This record gives sequence, structure tokens and C-alpha cells, in this order.
Amino acid sequence: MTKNIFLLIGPTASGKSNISLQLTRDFPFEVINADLYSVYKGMNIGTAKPNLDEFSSRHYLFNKLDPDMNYNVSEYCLDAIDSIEKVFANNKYPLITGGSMMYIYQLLNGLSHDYNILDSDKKIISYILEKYTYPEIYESLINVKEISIGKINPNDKYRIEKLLERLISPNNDKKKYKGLYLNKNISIKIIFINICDRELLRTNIFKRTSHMLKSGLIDEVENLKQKYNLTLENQSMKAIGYKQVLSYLDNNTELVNLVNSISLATQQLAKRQLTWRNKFKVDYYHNYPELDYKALHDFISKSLA
RNA sequence: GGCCAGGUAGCUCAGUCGGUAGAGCAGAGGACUGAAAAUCCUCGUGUCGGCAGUUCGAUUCUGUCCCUGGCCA
Repeated sequence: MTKNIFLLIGPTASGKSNISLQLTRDFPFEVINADLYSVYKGMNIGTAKPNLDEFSSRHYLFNKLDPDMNYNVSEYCLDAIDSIEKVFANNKYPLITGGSMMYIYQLLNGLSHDYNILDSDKKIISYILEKYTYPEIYESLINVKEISIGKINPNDKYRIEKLLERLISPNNDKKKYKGLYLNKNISIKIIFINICDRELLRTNIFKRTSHMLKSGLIDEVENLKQKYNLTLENQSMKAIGYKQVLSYLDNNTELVNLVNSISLATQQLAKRQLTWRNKFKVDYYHNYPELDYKALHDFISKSLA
């Protein structure tokens, strides 16, 4: 028997959660979260986390970590595989839902290396980063055969730092996780929520942001900050909504500016998430704002037949 | 009403010693292997407030009018 896995992916604020709630009522699905920040406990308003009680089935990888913990793609892939196996063991189909596109992409396509960064390595890296400019480091890495510089731009500080980590870390050549696509027994169907009206999405993001603030986002952040002693340095606090509220609490700027800065960052995120559609083998486009549920329902019924 | 400062890209502003102009932000498109809600790449024609004058040529100088802000009455 072929094992079916469905992915419901798309930009933030496009309605993924509602659709997935509806789908768990109509199909034998169990939802596996693919939103990085919904993995964290207590981050509810700002991540627009669905009300988990409403799922008519079990759900996975929500509220798994405390907000002072770290997470990464590698851990996510292992957790997601584990969850997928549990869903199949339960005779249901996994519905992987979320917008952390790189996590989803690597879950499908695999990770090529296994490496761990030691604290002593981090010190070396930060020393290098202080001493040289990014283009200088880039130049020095071009001919290093252990790593591939690929399409990385000399100004891309994030990726250059990652290259250094990979180079300096031990065990950096073992195959680690090969990706769902290499498993011949499973059939993957990708449903992508495509945005046909960006302007409307923008309006709705602004409304949603205002609503989040009315619903107590500031209190949510303040409570988490106190409970876990969080700062902008914590991985969880890099989330849109959370980082802006943290600096709002520090600087006491106007509330209007807070709404605007969160909305803007969210809109820009949505655009980047949309661009990922170029890299996925999409089986079905669910068009926003129409979101024709009947057509989606038919597509899934056919896929399961 | 008088004086001063401004009116240049959707926004904030540079600039042109006279040869029709460029940054940041916004916006559009794109890339994406471990902190990715991150990071980075590409894309700039706009009556340079209106009209007139000087000039081969004015967004730039001059005059005048309009608008905005400030100060003084």
C-alpha cells in the first residue's frame, strides 16, 4: 500500500490553519506542524496558532519547546519523520501544515551533512567574523574543497557564517537525512496556497496584526519574557511580532509604529514564502482569496482513491 | 499682512558652480542545506510646485503667483 502524505503550505495569513481544521473533519488526517514558531509553548497570539482543541484528530509538533530553547532544521526533520511514523501507525494520513518553507523543503529533499558546533568553535568563528569582512572571508573560502560556496553572495553574512560553521565543525561529511522524496513507498501531494491578490493579503495582514495586539500580544510577550528571561538573542524571539514587541517594551515607542512594523515585516515574509513555490513540486494550487474548498476536497478525494 | 525656511520618485530627503537627476525606505521580481519569520541579489522617467524672463539650453539664475511649516505683527 502506498503511504500518502499531504502538505498544506503557503504564506502567512493565507488561511492554512482554518483549512487544515476543516480537512481533519473531512478526512482521516492528523496534522503535523511545519511552522517553526508554533513549536514553542506559550507563543500563541503572535504565531496565530490554531486552537488545538478544534482539531478532530491528533496533532504533532505544536507546543513542544520552551521559548528559551533552540531548534533547527535537522531536529525538525527528525521530529517530523517520527511524527509521520506515528500517524501511519495510527492508520491515518499526515497533513503537514505550515509556512517554514526551508524546513519543509529540507524535510522533502534531505540534509547532506551531519555537523555539530562546539562552543569553542563558535568562539573561533566570532573571532574570524570580527577580524575580517564578509567578502574577505568569502574570498578565502572559494577554493576550500570541503565546502561548496555555491550561489552564496560575498555579502551574505548569514550563509558565510554557516559555511564557517560547517568547515570548522567535526563530522561534517556524513550523510545524515535523505529526505522524504527518496522513500519510494510514500506518495507526496503538495497543496500550495497561492496568493492571487497581494493587496488584499496586505490589508488582511494589517487587520490581523491589529487584532493580535487587541487580543493581548503585548501581555503574551511580556509574560514569556519574565517567565523565561528572554531577550532579542533567544531564537524564539526572532519571530515577527515578538521581536517588535520586545523592542517596543524597551523603547516605549508609539503603538501605531508597532502595528506598522509588525505588519510590514509580515507582508515581506509572505512575499518570501510565496517565492518558495518555485522550488516545490506543487500538485495543487489553492488560490487565495477564493479558497474554493470543494475543489480542494475533490482533489484530495481523488488522490486518496 | 511682514520676514524666514521649504516645495525633487508612493514616503523621507540628497543633488545639479546652468547641459532634463539619485540615495534610504516602501514596492516588484528572484535566490535559498542546520538561528530561515533569517540572510542576500536584481529593478528608479519623476510635468525637479505653476507661469514668465535671461540663455543655444533652466529643475538649477531672476521675477511673479500658488501651497506648506516657523517666527513677528
